[in-house]
Amino acid sequence: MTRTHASNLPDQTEAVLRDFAVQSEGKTDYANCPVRDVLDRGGEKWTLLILVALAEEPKRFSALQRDVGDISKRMLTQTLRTLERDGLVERTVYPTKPPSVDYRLTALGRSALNPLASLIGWAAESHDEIRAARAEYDEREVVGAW
Amino acid sequence: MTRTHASNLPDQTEAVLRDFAVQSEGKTDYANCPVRDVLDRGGEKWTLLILVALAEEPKRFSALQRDVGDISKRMLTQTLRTLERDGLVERTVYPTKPPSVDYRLTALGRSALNPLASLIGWAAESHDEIRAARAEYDEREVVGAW
DNA sequence: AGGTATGGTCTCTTTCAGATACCTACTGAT
DNA sequence: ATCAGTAGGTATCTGAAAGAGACCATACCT
Repeated sequence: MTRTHASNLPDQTEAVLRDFAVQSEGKTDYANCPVRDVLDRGGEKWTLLILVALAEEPKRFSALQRDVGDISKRMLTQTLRTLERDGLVERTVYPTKPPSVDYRLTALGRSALNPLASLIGWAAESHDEIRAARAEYDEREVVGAW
Repeated sequence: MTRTHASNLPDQTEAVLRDFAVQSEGKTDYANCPVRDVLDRGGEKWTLLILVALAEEPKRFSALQRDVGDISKRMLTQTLRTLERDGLVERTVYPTKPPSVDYRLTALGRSALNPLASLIGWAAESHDEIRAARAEYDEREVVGAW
């Protein structure tokens, strides 16, 4: 496997990408691709926001819904179930009346915060540049249509 | 803003999460949330795979389709357009007959590889643990249903 | 009696991803 | 000369999934 053409990348990044490429090589066996298996869930959109919301402290269902903002109960329940099933989040029911439930990150869930923060950091840094690129692209396309 | 309860996190991770939390605080104005603006695209699933495929070298449309595996032309076109619009990928048409087109990462696109590699690395490391958690969860649920 | 809060589930509608067929223009093999 | 194949897509259709909103049982407060 050759070095990427983007040779200003850190060696560690290179290595991860290389491994991933090798593993994907010519396979149709995507069921065993860890990356796809882990990240392919439709819930991705809310997953990130929920994990970040829980990073600060354990939260109850309704607190989560407030913090995430515009998520519906249905999607919140569904995403939390997936996260619980994947072992990233722990659900605890307290036998009060009415019962209260809280959600907290497991050790595995906490370990996900590092890569997620890395992604969030990149998005925040790049946001202006991306918006500029979009504006330019749209300009070109609109002009091109005339 | 208090420290997260997961205090074994690197300071940098803490800082990014804290900023994100502060920024999201009580807002309904999600149009200006960089993270959501950048990551909310449905294309996320294919986006990652395409960026990784292009990390190695610029590729033509059909080469990309082969490398990514089971993506349809429609989704490939669509995802590439989004990436082009966002300034992560550059599309070049060569006036051959028939015309050939290649796609390559821009500097901005290359800068995304670091956080993506971090995410891929985490997914690869955690895959076994996640699968184990799923198996256990499913076991419990099936038993619980009886 | 009416309103609040808890943590959801159920149903309905709209949106979107994915599969398939098709297109123009060219090249090479039969 | 013609049939197949390549290249880079677009147009159309359908099944799955996301989102909106009503509903539920229970208990507290007024």
